Amino acid sequence: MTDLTADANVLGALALVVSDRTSDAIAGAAGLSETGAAALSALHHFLDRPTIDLLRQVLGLTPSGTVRLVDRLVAAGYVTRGQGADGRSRTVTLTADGRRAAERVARARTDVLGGALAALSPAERATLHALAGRLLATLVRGPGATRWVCRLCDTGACGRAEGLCPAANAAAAARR
Amino acid sequence: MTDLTADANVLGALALVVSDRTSDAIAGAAGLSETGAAALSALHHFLDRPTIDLLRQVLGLTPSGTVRLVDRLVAAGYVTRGQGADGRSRTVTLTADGRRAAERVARARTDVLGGALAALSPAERATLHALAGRLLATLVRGPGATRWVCRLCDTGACGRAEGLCPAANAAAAARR
DNA sequence: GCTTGACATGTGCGTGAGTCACACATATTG
DNA sequence: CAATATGTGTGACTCACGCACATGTCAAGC
Repeated sequence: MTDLTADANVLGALALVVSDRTSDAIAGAAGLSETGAAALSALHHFLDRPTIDLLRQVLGLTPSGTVRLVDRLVAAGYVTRGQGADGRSRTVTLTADGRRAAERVARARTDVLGGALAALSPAERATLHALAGRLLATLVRGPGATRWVCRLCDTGACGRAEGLCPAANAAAAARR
Repeated sequence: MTDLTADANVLGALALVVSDRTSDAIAGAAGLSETGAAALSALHHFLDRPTIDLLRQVLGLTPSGTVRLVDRLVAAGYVTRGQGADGRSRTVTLTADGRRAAERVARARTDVLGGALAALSPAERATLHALAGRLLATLVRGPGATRWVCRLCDTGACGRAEGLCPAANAAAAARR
């Protein structure tokens, strides 16, 4: 037995704390469940008036579960339903309140992540970034996968468009 | 704005996938919720016949929630209740079935983590280990904190006893 | 001794968030 | 046009918690 198990433990523990903390922070910031906060974040950062079904795919819920989630978001005043391009579909649109809540969510998330990363020097952060990106690429599922890896990301700042996002690149490679 | 946001996104996304996958894997392996699987793992790796209250602290639940969880574990045949040192307390003990389930949980977890780490060379893994450990140390809470960071770890293999576990070291430092 | 308070466990009851089965309207395709 | 697929929504349910509270137990003080 190599020390791979120790490496695995550290990676697993890190993922666990970071997720715990992020989840608590964003749920608190939005006054919603983690899923609700993730929905706000996705709507704010990269889903422009999507259909309920697209939101469903991003979050990895069932259709009915997504309908209930949207019900809650509407009740909270964070979102409105509009009619979609298709007569069957409906669009989900952030309200001004929803946008503010989404910004609180984003701030809460970067506070947690930035706070942790502050322990590293810029060079170390770059190293970590590269290694984490490599891991990420192996863990990204195919395009139809539920629960998008980047559902909480600020995709305006992650370099997705410039081909710098490992998850996006891996997904693009898998599509081919 | 530096690229700290991009670093944060990658870290956040990695934590998210790793947690998603681990959670699915261990819950599936145990036929229980993630919490239930975590309980089995903790009982197997480092909780020797703990009281319900200690299990509660590890998992970060309320007393009643923990009682219900133990009820479910008993119903599944994974655990038995015994009498504790104290007349008030009771002990939670893994059955043979529970031990087997806990081993499935551990295997499912290391499959996910090891599979991801296989993308890195041993040297890269060592680098990641070191950096992740530094991050972990900043995120560990005080000793009384709920939801232990290592609740899923195989503490027999993580070098905890030899002072190699960053979470344990940080906790020890905070205690002083 | 008894009393008071802290503590561990357990119970009744409620709730949030999700599922499944199903209904309905609309699209698409043969 | 008929058959089927798709998107959304509803009713009934489950599961995993939490809260308020009851019960039994230990510890300290007088």
